[in-house]
Amino acid sequence: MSRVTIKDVAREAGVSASAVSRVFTEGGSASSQTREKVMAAAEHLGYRPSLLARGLVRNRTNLITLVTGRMNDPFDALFLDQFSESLAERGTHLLLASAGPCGEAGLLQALDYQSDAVVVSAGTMSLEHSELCVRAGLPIILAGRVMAVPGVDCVLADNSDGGRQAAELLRRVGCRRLAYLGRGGATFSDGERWQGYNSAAAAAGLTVTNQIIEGRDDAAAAQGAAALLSRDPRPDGVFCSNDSIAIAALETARALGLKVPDELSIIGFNNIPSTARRSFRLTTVNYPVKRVVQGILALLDSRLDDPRRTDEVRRIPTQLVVRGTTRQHQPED
Amino acid sequence: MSRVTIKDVAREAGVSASAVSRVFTEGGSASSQTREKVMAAAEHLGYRPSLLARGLVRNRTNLITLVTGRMNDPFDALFLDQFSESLAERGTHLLLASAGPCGEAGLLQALDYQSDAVVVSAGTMSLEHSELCVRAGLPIILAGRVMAVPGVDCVLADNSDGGRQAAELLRRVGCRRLAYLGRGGATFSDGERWQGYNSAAAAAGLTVTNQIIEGRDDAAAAQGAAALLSRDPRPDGVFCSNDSIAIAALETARALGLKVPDELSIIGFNNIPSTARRSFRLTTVNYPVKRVVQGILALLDSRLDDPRRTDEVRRIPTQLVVRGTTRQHQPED
DNA sequence: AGTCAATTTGCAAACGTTTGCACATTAGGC
DNA sequence: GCCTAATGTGCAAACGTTTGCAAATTGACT
Repeated sequence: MSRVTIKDVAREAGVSASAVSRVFTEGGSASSQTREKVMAAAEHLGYRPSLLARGLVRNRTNLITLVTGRMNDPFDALFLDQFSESLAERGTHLLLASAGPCGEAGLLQALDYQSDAVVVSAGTMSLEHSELCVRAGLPIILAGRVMAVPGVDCVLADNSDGGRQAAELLRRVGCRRLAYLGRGGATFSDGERWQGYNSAAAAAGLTVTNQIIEGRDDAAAAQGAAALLSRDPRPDGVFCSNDSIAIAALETARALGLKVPDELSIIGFNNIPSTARRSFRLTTVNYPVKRVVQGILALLDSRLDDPRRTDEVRRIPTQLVVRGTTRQHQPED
Repeated sequence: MSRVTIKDVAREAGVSASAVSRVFTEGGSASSQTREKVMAAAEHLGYRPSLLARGLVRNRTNLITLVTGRMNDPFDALFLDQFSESLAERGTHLLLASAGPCGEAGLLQALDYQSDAVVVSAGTMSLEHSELCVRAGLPIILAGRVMAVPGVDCVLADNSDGGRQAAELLRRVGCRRLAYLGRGGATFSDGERWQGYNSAAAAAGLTVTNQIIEGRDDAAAAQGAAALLSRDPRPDGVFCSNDSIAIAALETARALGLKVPDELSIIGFNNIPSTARRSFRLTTVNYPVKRVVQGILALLDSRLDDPRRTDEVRRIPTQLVVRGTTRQHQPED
């Protein structure tokens, strides 16, 4: 009933607790004899070292806290999947802190359980307690956002260049009346994508109509799309700040009887699975989830190595994924 | 740099460590004077009790392990969302163990970190180490599946009745050549839904064509749908064992030029968000995620209360969500 | 003021590990 | 067989809490 402890194993194997401990730790020295006896006893008793106790004395829990919001967007699931998989490969365990209404409870939770690090991917969360964390030596890594807070590293997709790539593609396929559909500055990523798109369009001598969506649900997106598409003159190419919005735009366009991509080209962002569906075949900008996650873990390791190294921001390049919602390439004249 | 401990606070406040501890625990008795001094000192120093240490001595970590697979299906995200939200309300924290390729590492992880309980929602996972867990007094709850293992509780949707509801609806709207499209017995849920559907159809005197999908990805589903829809005679009503499959079927039907719902009615299962999309408007069977999660937590509490109570299986009823992929109600003759 | 009960306090022993230190054992080289 | 070095081992002190127990303080009633 009660937990089988290291002492039980020690007794059963006829050695000291330290010996058992050393058998169960990476570099521990133990004669093959002891090792064998201990292993047998442990097996027999069903012993597993308590990671709580170990964490307490080693001051390393092998735990990483991910604070993330509700998974409104399929993209969040994508990220979580990749993150948990990469952690598993690394042998680290994942404490999930939904940012939820409880605000920044996530950082504190990480602190309370003595996580080795905390990764914040919730876009909206303020970093109120970050100093508390850095003072406690808890590395913080921001995913998908940069914030100039001392002691925190950031890794994110190169949103702005992604926007540029989108504008560039639209121009290349002959669109002349560009538009942006998204939440504008309401979200960090949206903001960067927006800005990159706009400035690339400007550099190419194209103007862009900006339609800002209020609200984060599908209905709001559809409404924004409807407003955008009923403008006069109607845009012939629209870049949406994420795939969910782009799909809503595509559906709206179809409902209005517009031919996509002939009369309207649409580009999304993130490359979530459903963009590949035959109903959509959405052209989009790929968010390099895997590389972002790997970047996070790399930064994390280097931070654990040298806690007082200088903060770093790492941007991962994006790639166009051309599917059916943009016109075929038009030869430049 | 190093963690601020209970002793630091005690020193600063001029009391003993026990006093501080008692201030920070629920029913602890402390004079308002002490309480105040301690609080001030704690605030000033930025003290937070170490949940590791606390867990060690209390033998209660306030941690629950969820072992789940990769989130292939949007439904998984739905479940995780609800689960983490309910846990947060309850003040419990969530350790996420992806079942992944590492097999049943999840249960062991739960054991290692001394979780208060483990919830298994990964459909495929075997429960090899369950005895180890029940011996250690770790409650196991199965979500979405029932398995007759001593010491484990189960809560799941009433899949079989859901299948029955689907068959019933199809019959009511006048379908006569029913079909089932799904993974058959490959998955616990699929199996139950299939069986419920089939036996209801049989009871109504309708035959059903069963098309089993090999593989879990979209392409496999589409392929299965294509095979099903090219049969002669072609079914006029199909029940798919989940929404992802149903959407694939819908897309396939459209690609074949079939009118949905006039020539073919389609019903899914789970009621994932994208079924509500205007591109699909899929009729489906609602999976009562929230009630399932609440059931899990209830069972959990009762198990913590009385560890040796008899095992329980709880089934939550499903509801039809009628949208656009089933014909309008035909008056019965 | 004195008695008794109720509340608050501190001490010290747990909880299950790891790890520095010193001692004991072993092995190798002559 | 002796000396040295390498290796394996056990003791005990940590890690940061909680909690039973007994002592000390408080407060209410005679």
